[in-house]
Amino acid sequence: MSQKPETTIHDIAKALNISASTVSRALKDNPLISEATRYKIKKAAQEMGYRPNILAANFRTRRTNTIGVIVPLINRHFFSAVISGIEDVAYQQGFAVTISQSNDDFEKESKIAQTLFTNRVDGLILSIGMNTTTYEHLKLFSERNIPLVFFDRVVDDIEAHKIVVDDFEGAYIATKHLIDQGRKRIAMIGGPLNLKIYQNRQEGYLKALNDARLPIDESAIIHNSLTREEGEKAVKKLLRNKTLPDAIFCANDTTALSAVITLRGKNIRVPEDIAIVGFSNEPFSEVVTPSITTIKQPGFEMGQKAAELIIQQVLVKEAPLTFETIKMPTELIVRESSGIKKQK
Amino acid sequence: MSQKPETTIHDIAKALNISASTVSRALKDNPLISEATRYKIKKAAQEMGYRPNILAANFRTRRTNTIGVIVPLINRHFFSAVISGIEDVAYQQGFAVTISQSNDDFEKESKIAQTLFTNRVDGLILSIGMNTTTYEHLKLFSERNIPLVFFDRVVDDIEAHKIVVDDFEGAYIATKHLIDQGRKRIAMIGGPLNLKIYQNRQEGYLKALNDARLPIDESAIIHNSLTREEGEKAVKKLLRNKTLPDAIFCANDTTALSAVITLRGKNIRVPEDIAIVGFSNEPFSEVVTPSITTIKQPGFEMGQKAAELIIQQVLVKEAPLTFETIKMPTELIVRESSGIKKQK
DNA sequence: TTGTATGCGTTATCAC
DNA sequence: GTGATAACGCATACAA
Repeated sequence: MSQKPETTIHDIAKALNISASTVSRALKDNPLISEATRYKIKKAAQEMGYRPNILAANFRTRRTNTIGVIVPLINRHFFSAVISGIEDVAYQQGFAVTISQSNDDFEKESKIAQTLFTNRVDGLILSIGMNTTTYEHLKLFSERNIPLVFFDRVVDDIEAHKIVVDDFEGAYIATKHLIDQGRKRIAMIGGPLNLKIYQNRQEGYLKALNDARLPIDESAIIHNSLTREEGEKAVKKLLRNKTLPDAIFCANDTTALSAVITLRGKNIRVPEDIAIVGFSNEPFSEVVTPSITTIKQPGFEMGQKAAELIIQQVLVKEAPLTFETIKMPTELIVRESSGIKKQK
Repeated sequence: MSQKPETTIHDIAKALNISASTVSRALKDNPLISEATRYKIKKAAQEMGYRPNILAANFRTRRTNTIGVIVPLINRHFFSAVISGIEDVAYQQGFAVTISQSNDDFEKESKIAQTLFTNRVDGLILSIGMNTTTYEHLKLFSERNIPLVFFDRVVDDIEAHKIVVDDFEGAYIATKHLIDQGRKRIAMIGGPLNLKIYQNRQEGYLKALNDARLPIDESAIIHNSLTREEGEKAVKKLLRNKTLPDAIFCANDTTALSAVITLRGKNIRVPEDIAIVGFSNEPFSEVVTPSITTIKQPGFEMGQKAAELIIQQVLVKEAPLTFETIKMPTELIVRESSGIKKQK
C-alpha cells in the first residue's frame, strides 16, 4: 500500500512562492496576514489536501488540546451524563476528551493518572475512587501546573475547582421526605467516610433526624462500598437489629435497589413496611417495582461546568487566584418506594 | 509559578558523558546497548527525574499509541462492557484509549471520526450509529491505512475485522423460546434494516417462525430506532391490530422495557397475556417487574477481542491478508416476562 | 505584512 | 557498542 506523502506547510509555501511561516500564520488566522494572502493560502491548502500534522504542532506548542477524564465507572448513568456534558463543551471548543475508568481501584486510578500525564493532557477532570485516600498520583499535575477539576467525589486537601451537588441538602430532603411520610426509625446505608460526599450525605441525614427530634440509632447506620452485594448485606444486618427500621435512606441507588430486592425476597413490603429512598436517579430506579424515590443530580450540567472551568484554565495558562466549589442543586424525585406508612 | 525545566535525554547524556543516542537506545531497551551502560543510564534517568517527552516521540515516530473508540452511547451496559474489554487489553499493551459517543447522530459520528483522525489515533474501533448509511468519514482511515475494527453494528461494505454476536442465532433462540412457551402470534419490534445486526435479528425471528410453521404477519413487524418512546409507540400500534399478539420479540432491551411498562399501564398482563423477550441483557432487565427474558451478549470479551485485533494490526503495520468476522455466542437468559401462556 | 532562522526532543541512519 | 548528525513539521522571535 503506497501512502501518498502528506502535504506540509512547506509544500504550500513552495507552490505559492511564499514562506512557510506566512502559511503557518495564515492557516491559524493570524491577523497579521492580509486578507488576500490568507485566502490564497487557504485555497491552496484545500486543493493540495493539506492536513495539519497535529503531532508536530503538539510537540511544538507542548499542548495536546486534550482533556483527560477519570471516572470510577462509565457505566453509571450519573457519570455518563457528566461525560456527555464534558464532551458537549469540549468538542465545541476544539478539545478532544480521553475517558478512563478506575473501577474504584486505586491502583488503576493511579496508573491512569500517570498515563494521562505522560500523554500530556492539558487538563484533568476527575471523580476519585471509593478507596482513594492518598493523592500522590495527582501531585504530578499540580507540579506541572496542569489544571485539575474535581466533580462529585472531590478531594478537600487539593486546591482546585470543584463541582459537586449539594449532598448535604439532598440527603436532608430525602430524609425529611421519609419523616414527612410518617417514618420514625430511619436507617441509613452510607458510603465510605473518606469521601466528602458521603460525609455530607450522612450529615444531611443526621440533621434531618435532629430537626425532627428523632433519636439516632448508631446500629442503624451502616457504611460500605455501596455495591449491590454490600447493599444486600447491609439490609440483612439491619433486619437482625432488635428494632426494625421503618425506612432506609441509601446513599446511592444501587444499594436502594439491593434493599428493594432483598426486602421483596423476604416478603417485607416496600413501602408499606419499610420505605426506601436512594440517591442519583439511575434509570433502573424508575423501572424497578416498586419504583425508587431518589435524589436527582444534574450530571450533564455538572460535566459542562467542569469542562468550562478546565478549558478556561488551560487557555489562561495561569492558576486562578481563587478556586471555587460549585454546588449544583438536587431534586427529590418521589416514586413508589417511599409511600405513606401502612397504618397498623 | 516556575516550571522546573524537563530533563531530556541530552541532559542525561551530558551528565554521563555519553551521547544522546545511546541514552535513547538504552531507555528503549535496545539490545545493542551493553548491560552496564543501560543500567547506568536508567539509574541516572531515575535520579534526574527524567520523563520522556511523548509528544516528541509521537511526532518522530508518527504514532500516538492511542486507540480511538466510537460507540453510539457509553451509557448502555453492553457498550460500556465492550469499552471495559478494550481498555483491559489496550492498557496492558501500553495503548491509551480515547472514547467518544456518537449519540446515534451521523453528523456527530462523522465529526468524531475527523477529530480522531486528526489526532492521529493508531487505530479505530467502532460501532456505527443507527442512522449511518454512508461511510465517507471512514475513508480517511483506510486511505491512510489506519486499521479499523468494527463491532456489533458493523459495515458490510468495508473490509475490516468485525466482531459481532450471532444475532441470527440469538433472535432465533429467543423466538423459539417464545414458541416453546406456547406462543403463536409473535410480534416483533426491530431496528433499522440498514444495520446488518437488525437484519440478522429479523431473519432469526422469521426462521424460527418458519421452522415452527407459524404464519408471518407483516403488520406485526415494526421497525424503528428502538428508543423508549419508539418502543411505546410500537406496542400501542400492535395493540390496535385486529389480532392481538401473544408475545413480542424486541430487538433490544430498551423496547422490551417499553413494552413491559406500556402493557402494565394498560392492564395487560406480562407474561400471562403477552410475553416479552428483549436483547442485550441490560441491567435493568433483571430488576424490572416482571424481569425481562433476554439475550446476553459477551460485551467484555468482544471488547478484548477488538482491542487485540486492532493492536495486532497497528504493530504489524500492514493490512492483514484476510479479514475475519468473529461471531461470539449468545445466551438466552430466561426470566419472568416469557412465562407459560395463561390457559383460557 | 512578510521572511529568516532557529529550536522543540526524539529517533533513525550512518559511520566508526 | 557507541557517537555524530540529520530530520520529523510546525510555531515563533526577530529582522526587514
